[in-house]
Amino acid sequence: MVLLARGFYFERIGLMSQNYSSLELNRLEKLRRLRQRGMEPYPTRAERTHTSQQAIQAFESAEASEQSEKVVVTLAGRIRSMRPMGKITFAHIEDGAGRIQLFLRANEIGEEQLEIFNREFDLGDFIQASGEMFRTRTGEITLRVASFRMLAKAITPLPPAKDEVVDGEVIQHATLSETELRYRQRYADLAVNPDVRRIFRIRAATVRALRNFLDERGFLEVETPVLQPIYGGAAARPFITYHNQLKQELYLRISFELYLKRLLVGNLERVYEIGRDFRNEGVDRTHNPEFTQLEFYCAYADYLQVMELTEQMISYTAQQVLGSTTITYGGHTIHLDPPWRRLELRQGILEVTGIDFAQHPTAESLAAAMKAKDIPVDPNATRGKLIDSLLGDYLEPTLIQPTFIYNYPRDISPLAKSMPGDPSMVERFEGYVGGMELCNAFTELNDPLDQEARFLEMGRDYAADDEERHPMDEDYLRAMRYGMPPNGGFGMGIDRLAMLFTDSPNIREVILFPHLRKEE
RNA sequence: GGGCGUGUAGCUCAAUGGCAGAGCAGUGGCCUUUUAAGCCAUUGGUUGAAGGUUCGAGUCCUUCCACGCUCACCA
Repeated sequence: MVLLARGFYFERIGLMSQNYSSLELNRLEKLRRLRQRGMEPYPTRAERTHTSQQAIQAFESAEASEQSEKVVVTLAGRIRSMRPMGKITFAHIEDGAGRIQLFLRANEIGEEQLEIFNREFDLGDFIQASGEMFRTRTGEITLRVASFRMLAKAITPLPPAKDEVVDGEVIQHATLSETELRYRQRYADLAVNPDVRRIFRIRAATVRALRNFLDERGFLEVETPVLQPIYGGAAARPFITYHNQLKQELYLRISFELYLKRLLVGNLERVYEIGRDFRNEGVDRTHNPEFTQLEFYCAYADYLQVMELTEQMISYTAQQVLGSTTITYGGHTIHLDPPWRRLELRQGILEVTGIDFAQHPTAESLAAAMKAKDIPVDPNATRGKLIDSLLGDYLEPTLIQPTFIYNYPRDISPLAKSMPGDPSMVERFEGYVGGMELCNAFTELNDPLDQEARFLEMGRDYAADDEERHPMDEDYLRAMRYGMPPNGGFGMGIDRLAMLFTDSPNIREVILFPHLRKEE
């Protein structure tokens, strides 16, 4: 039966090989009948005079004016429910603004038209309908359909086929919940899960608010290369690609830092970039191979001023996007208003582990102290890496309320300026919210001779095959030798901020098309 | 990469080693103010893939695939 039908369609419409389900074959048959009955299932143009919300508002104001003027509209949207009841049919369509009910009656549009609607139209189809607005017996503002047509027939049914709207809230009685399907077919996820659409509206508003904040303070938005001959600015393994004509290996950037700071050499005092970084590393709930980063650099600022700017920027953004500086994340109520708690890294680690790393000036000594407390130690780690692991394993999970951890060891911060009086430490902070690292900033190193020494240190301390080893960037040093103003720099993962603002436990929830293994 | 878990109809889920099922959607019918419409009837399956144990496997075993959680890794 199915084979016969399939063969019929290959012949009839020239379909390419495709395993249509029986539900899809049903709809293909409806599509054929529509054409036969003179209704094009994929017309070139659509008309619309009102969105669903505009139509409802227009009707409400007409009602209020007591002149009972007719409100005639043409709506367009996607069928989300159908209730045929003999000679009448109720349906809801959904557009970008919301949902609205349609009412079709045989003695107004004719029995044949009603039959076409009931028989050939399905949930998920995009349609257009015109008529006059009215209020049903139960009070719902509804379009009395005088004419309608198909705008785009849906062959594949949308996943959860049933839900209702109560007081404007969509209540789903069946939900597309399988994570893999939701990510692989994000279009279907978006089409049926309003909460998912909301996440990406919040994400877009977040980026807009960050831009506003920086633009208002005289920052210039710039774009720097994604394809770079030398990667740098972070400790991460890069993606490698190749330019055929130049016969040259190129790296997808792992940060914007070195290019943005070159711009400070060029007298651009305040710059920022919002764009994509790529890191060829593990994927987990807070890491995606490509992610969106905000970096800014501000001449004549130090890390303490950047700290103040950061807490202002995040609370401003929350206020703009969510209308509040109090958010809920993972069951925690988090207050983003400034000032944020400030905790020196040394003090923080001392509090959670009892280890004062200032008492252990060498990796060997610190490793011994950690072993004494049964903390696992990577034998090849530098002192800085050991401190960083204590931070990540013991301190980070405790930092639910916004906290700036500041003053970091020099050897894991090759681009940050040393602290006056303590050459083993640098002026650097990281912002933590919800137990998650959100941002990273420092007083930028602008001494070309010190910078060169740092690159050389990285070369010594990291094994030659360590892909996090920071490569020497001669052009960056050349730029710095022209003179780079003292400046404070800042980097933040936009995806993580979007996670906080949408209470999403997984970074994939805030990325439209997250990376998954290829199918099959 | 390791550990744990999941994978059954379009969707959400059942099924002690013993006939693969339900709700929704779909299809046919009744129904002129419904809204998870209702009522009657009905279609739909390579149980993620391959192999094995067994009289008999959705269920037990092995391998593989995908996803989730977690650990490792990861500024």
